Formats: sequence, structure tokens, C-alpha cells
Amino acid sequence: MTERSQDTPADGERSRTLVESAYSSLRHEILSGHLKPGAKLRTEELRLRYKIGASTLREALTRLLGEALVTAEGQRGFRVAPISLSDFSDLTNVRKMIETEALRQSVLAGDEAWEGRVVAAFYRLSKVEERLAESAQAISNDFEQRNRDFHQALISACASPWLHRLNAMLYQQSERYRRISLVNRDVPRDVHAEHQAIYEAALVRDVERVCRLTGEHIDNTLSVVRQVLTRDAAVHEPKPGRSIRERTPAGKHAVEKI
Amino acid sequence: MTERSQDTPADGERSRTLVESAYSSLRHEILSGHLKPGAKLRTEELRLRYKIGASTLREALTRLLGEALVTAEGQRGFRVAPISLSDFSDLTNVRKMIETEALRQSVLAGDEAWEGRVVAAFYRLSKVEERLAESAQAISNDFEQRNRDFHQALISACASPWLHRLNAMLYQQSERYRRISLVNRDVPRDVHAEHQAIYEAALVRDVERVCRLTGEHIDNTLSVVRQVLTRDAAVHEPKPGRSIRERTPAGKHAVEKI
DNA sequence: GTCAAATAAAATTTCGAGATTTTGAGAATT
DNA sequence: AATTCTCAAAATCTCGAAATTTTATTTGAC
Repeated sequence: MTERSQDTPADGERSRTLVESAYSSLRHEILSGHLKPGAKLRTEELRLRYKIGASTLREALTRLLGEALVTAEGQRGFRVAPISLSDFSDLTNVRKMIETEALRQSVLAGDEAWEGRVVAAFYRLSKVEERLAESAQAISNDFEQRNRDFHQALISACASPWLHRLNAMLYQQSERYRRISLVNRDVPRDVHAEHQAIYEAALVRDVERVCRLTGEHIDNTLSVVRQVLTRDAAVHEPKPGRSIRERTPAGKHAVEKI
Repeated sequence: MTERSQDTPADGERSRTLVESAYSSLRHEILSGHLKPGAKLRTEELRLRYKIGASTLREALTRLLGEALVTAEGQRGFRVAPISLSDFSDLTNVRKMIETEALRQSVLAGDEAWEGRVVAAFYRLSKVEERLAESAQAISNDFEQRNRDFHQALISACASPWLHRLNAMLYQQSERYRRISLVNRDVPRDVHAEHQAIYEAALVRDVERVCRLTGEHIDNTLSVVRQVLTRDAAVHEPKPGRSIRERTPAGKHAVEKI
């Protein structure tokens, strides 16, 4: 008997195939930090959790492999991709280069429709930033979404699919670091002011200024994450409840636990 | 009855898992152009060809998805990623940026061991380039291998894993275009002279010159591929033979069969 | 007691049949 | 003729047990 159960998709996913929804769920759990960096991903446990077959789960994990959110080794299964300060530092530099270039092209090529997207995205971002001071934790999903939309809108007039592709990948990676840092503690920073400055420079088509400000903006994120990660290296605690059993891979700096 | 046959790996692959060797074989077939851009990848057929299970094949294809060598849609299976002039043009620009930056860092940071790798790789490349005139087709595998090694050696002192990762991806993509062009017809170009110029500039640590030359080098490849692709766009005709299971994706030049 | 081989337990990988969906050819309707 | 409907063939997607490998534990020799 092999009836497809077609269980209700975990969250708000309406992906068609089971692989796709498992992929979405797993990605969300990794990005949000619920699945911890370096953690072993045992097929058996995940299989039961998501109520899917072994191959289906395996395929979902393989997709994440291509996005560098999980690692895979020989006959030793999958792990959540580890994080490290040096990785994030590297990531930040490369992302600065890519996003800046995309931005340059976009601001130069942007038409009226582009302006409209930027204005709209900035407005929505501002709204959520107002509420960010109090309940940083609660609305971090909202904020991340709109922050991504804003950055995306800014470069949306860039005509290069490859720049978009690479940028999306790097942005997702850095989003992971940001969210992991956010969950731990929130380091205040006037991120709204930075966004506003970028926004205004974009609309007056001051390319050099937009690029410079965005570069600094990205760098500031590095600073914040650096603070959190170095501080947490000492503090961490094992997660309560039925958690995925795991061994800390040898010699990694202890950003393992969130 | 589920015995593992562990058939001899296709070529020189000694990958551990079946997924890995299927992945390698498929990648090679796509890069070499044996599997044509845009072609449908029917699981049934491939399954029989490689003598592996459905899920195993599926996982191998999913890996290629992450490298943008295949595309996948909903419940409609996999296809070899299509190619186009505009894609290659875009690819070339982005790759120029990435590889140039990696090169800059590498030449600045390169130590004696780096010099050694560059010298060795250049020597091996030169050897194969001597023979390139006659049997371009026959030794294209050799040439591509050593060409990749040479470019890799040049940037091997770059300390950024992300630059390496992105560069590897872009290089592989452009390799695909180069090989497809090569198989069709060979457009002569004094590629050896270009390599030599880059080589010499690298060894005397003339960063700006290395980057400029490499940029031009990459651009030249674009020109060559452009010639071949535009020429072939006309030559090919949808063969009216029986049972065209294959719809040429809209407006693509028909590089289906090589 | 220590080290290594043997054995047991656990986890990963693979298979292929069956469930589901898409496709396309012909019938029926407008 | 063009569009929609029907339904069978073909293809994709999913499952879970079986095969294989890795990891942990025990046993045995020195």
C-alpha cells in the first residue's frame, strides 16, 4: 500500500511536489537557525518529522547542497553547513562586489517602473522598521522579507541574470548569519537611516553614492554579526527538548549552538 | 531481489556512491555537448542507460540543478539547461569580474609555491597547445583540462573561498560553451600567445596587466563562441524525421544534436 | 590495562514498483 | 474549423524495504 498522504504543507507553502515543500521547510529551518550550523541531518529522523520517503527527503537535501546550506560527505550523510566568522567575512566582501555592481547597472538603467518598485519597497520596509525597536524577535520574519524586497527592488533594473543569481545566493547566505545573530540578541543600529540614505541616493541616480553607501551598509552588518558571534562563542547552551543528536565536529569554533 | 550491481564506473571515475558517479557522467555528457541544450532528460531512458534506480538518478539530476546545468519544472521533469548567446555574453561579463578579482588577490598574495604551480601548469598547457593545431577534436579533453588547471593555478593564491566557488561555477558554464563550439567547428586563434602573455605578467607580478590581459582573453572567447553560435543558428534545421519527441524551446538555435 | 579484531547496532544509500500527474489523440460540442 | 472533453498511454514523483557502509560495542590476545 503506497497511498500518498499529501499532508498539509508545513507552513505557508503551496509548493507542488513533496520534494519542493520539504526543500522549502528545510531551508527555512536552516536560515532561521532552528537547525543548527554543523548539525547532523539524519534522514531517519527528518523522514519521520516530515512524513516523507527516504528518497524524497534526500532529493530535498541535495537541492540545499547546491545553495551551500548543507554539506554532504561520501557515505556519511548530510550536515547543516557550518558557519564561521571567516566565512561571513569572505562572504561579505564578495557580496559587496556583486551587489554593488548589480546596483550600479540597475541605477543607470532604471526606468520609471523601477523607481516605483523602489519607492514601494522602501515604504513597506520603513513601516516595519518603525516597529522594529520593541519586538525585534517577533517581527524578524517580516523585517527580513521586506529588507530583501528592498535590496531586490534596488537592483531590479539590472539586466544581468547571472548577477542576480549570484547575488541571490550570497544574500541568502548572509541572511542566515543575520537571522542567527538576531535570534541571539539584538544589537541596535540605525539601519533605517542607512536604508533611507541609500534610497535617496538611488532616486537621484547618484550611482557612486549609492554604491558607496550600500558597501558601507553591508560592511556594518559584518561588524554587528562579528560582535554577536564572538560574544556567543563562549555562552552557548544545548537546545532543550527532543533535539537532533549530534556531535560537535572537531575543533570548530563554537558557533555551533545558537 | 535488490542486489547492488556496482558496475564499473563509466570512465575514469572512482566516485564512492552511485549518485556521485551518475552525477559525474551526466555532467560530462552535458559539458561535452553529448546531451544537447534544452533536451528533455527522461528518467526512464537515463535510468536504463546508467543502470541505476529512479531515485538515484533523480538525485544526480538534482545536483546538476544546483550548478545550473539542468533545469527542472514542477511535475514536468528535467531538461538540459538551454544555451543562448545572451546567456554567454552575460556569463562572460560576470566571470570577467570574478576571475579578475580573484586573480588580483592571488597575484598580490602569491608566494613561491604559487609561482611553482603557475610555472608547472603553464608548461603542461603549452605542451598540449603545440598539438592543438592538428587534432583539435581529439585532444580537446586534454586541452580543456590543462586550460582549467592553468587558470586555476593563476588564482590559486587567492584566499577567498567564495570567489573560488563562484569562479568555478562560472568557469564550468563557459567551458560548456567553449566545448560545444569546439565540437562544431574550430575557429583558430592564437590562444597560446594570450596564455603566454598572461603567464609572464603574472610572474613579474604586474597585477594590472595580468587582469587586463585576462579580461581580454575571456572576451576573446566570447567573440569566438559568438561566431560559431550565430553561424550555426542558420545551418540547423528541425529535421522532419519521424517522432520528434523534442520541441525546440522557443527561439533557441537548434544546437540540439551535436 | 591496551590494542586490535570481531560483532552488533545504526545510519546511509539504492532499488523498483506503485501512485499521481501530464500529455496527446480522438470524440463531441459550439 | 476551432474549442472543449474524455480517457488511455507515458512520464514523473513517491514510498519503504533491502543492501551497504559506517560507527559503536564487545571480545580476545598480549
